[in-house]
Amino acid sequence: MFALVDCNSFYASCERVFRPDLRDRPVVVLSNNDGCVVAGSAEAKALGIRTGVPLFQVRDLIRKHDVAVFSSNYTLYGDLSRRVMTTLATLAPKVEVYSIDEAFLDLSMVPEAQLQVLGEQLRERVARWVGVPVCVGIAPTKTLAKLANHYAKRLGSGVEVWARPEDWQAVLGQTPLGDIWGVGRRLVARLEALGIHNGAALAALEYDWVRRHFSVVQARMVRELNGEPCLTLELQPPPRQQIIHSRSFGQPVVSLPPLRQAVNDYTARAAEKMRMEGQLAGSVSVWLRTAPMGKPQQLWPDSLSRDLPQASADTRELARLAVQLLEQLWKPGLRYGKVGIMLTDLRPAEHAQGGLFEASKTRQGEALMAVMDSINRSGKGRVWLAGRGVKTRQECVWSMRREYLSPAYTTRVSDLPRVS
DNA sequence: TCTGGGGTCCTAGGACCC
DNA sequence: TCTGGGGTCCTAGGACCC
Repeated sequence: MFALVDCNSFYASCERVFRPDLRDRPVVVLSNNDGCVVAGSAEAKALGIRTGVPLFQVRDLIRKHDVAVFSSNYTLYGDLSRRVMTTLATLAPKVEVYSIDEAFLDLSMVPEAQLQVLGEQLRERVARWVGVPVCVGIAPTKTLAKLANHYAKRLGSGVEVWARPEDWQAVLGQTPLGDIWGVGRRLVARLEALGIHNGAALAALEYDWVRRHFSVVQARMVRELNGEPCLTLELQPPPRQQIIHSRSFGQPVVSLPPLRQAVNDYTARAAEKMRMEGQLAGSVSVWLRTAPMGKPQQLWPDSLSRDLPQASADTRELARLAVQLLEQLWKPGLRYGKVGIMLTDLRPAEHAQGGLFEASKTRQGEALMAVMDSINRSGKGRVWLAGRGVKTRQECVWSMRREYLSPAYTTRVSDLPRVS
């Protein structure tokens, strides 16, 4: 048996943890750059504010109903997510962290009669220890556990246990295709065209037929809907294959120097993340997008990539290459809205192939990066490459809009909430 | 006028190998 | 006149997830 634990309106719930005055007020959280709504509390959804809608389209609703608005505060959400996951592990030690707000748990050792009680314990403990509401779906496959969770949320029961086929069979008949994990927009259209309109019809399909007409992924899903597990708990996430860092700018950027700084900054962030995971990159890509969206002023190319002579995790080498690519992409007079960098062809550092003449240089670079990382993690200050410029993020012309940012309640001493 | 930022997996087809 | 069988690697495109 698997449990899928999913936090309710996670980002909005995080904003409420240290703001009990918001308990009954609608809350929405915006994307980076305050562009669109990425999360809304139940009250906000009831007002018709959908996830993904641009902010300017719901301004009136927000004003009229006194909706509390927040910029994304990933520092806060990431920290609360970690707390949720460690809390879950106190009741079910095998946890697969599936996303920032979801985890699969292995409940194979739990007797059927105790599943319901355990589900309720999970909810209560996370609510008490972290302050975030969660729902729990329990079933013999991950796909069914996902769906059970969906119903736990929708019915308001909080916990749904599907231990036997009769528990889910009736429900599948009422389930729209798009509610099933792994069925997106395109698949809904293709299935509908074939006369398949709900979860029960999907589950009734023959494995081989699905395998032939769709792919092995959908064929497995059909088996999972019948209670036959094809997916297992992944306790150790496989090493990442690529690291992307990209941001929209708060305002369009025309000149090259600020773009160089942004590319330096993004590359440094991505490289730091890569080093934390013990990997090297073999290749770097950069792309540029003009602003505003949907009005392409730039034709081709808008992205470039190049292999490194030797795989590296040295910010200096990666940033130098990324800036070269940027300079090839940039055209005078265009207004740019976004730049992104991607590190690909990642491989474990211990498998690194040494260059014939580069050994000592590489070792020096590694030592330098290690020192930089340890200073930056010490909490006492930061060091960076001069190419990034000396302004703080907020002062840069390329920085993103974050008009409604909440404090870093749990990760910055000066932002600790006061209790009176 | 104003619209995010990450990721993964699968398949088909082409090129090439023995 | 007759013309095999078994592979790998790469890329583009399509699909999905949060």
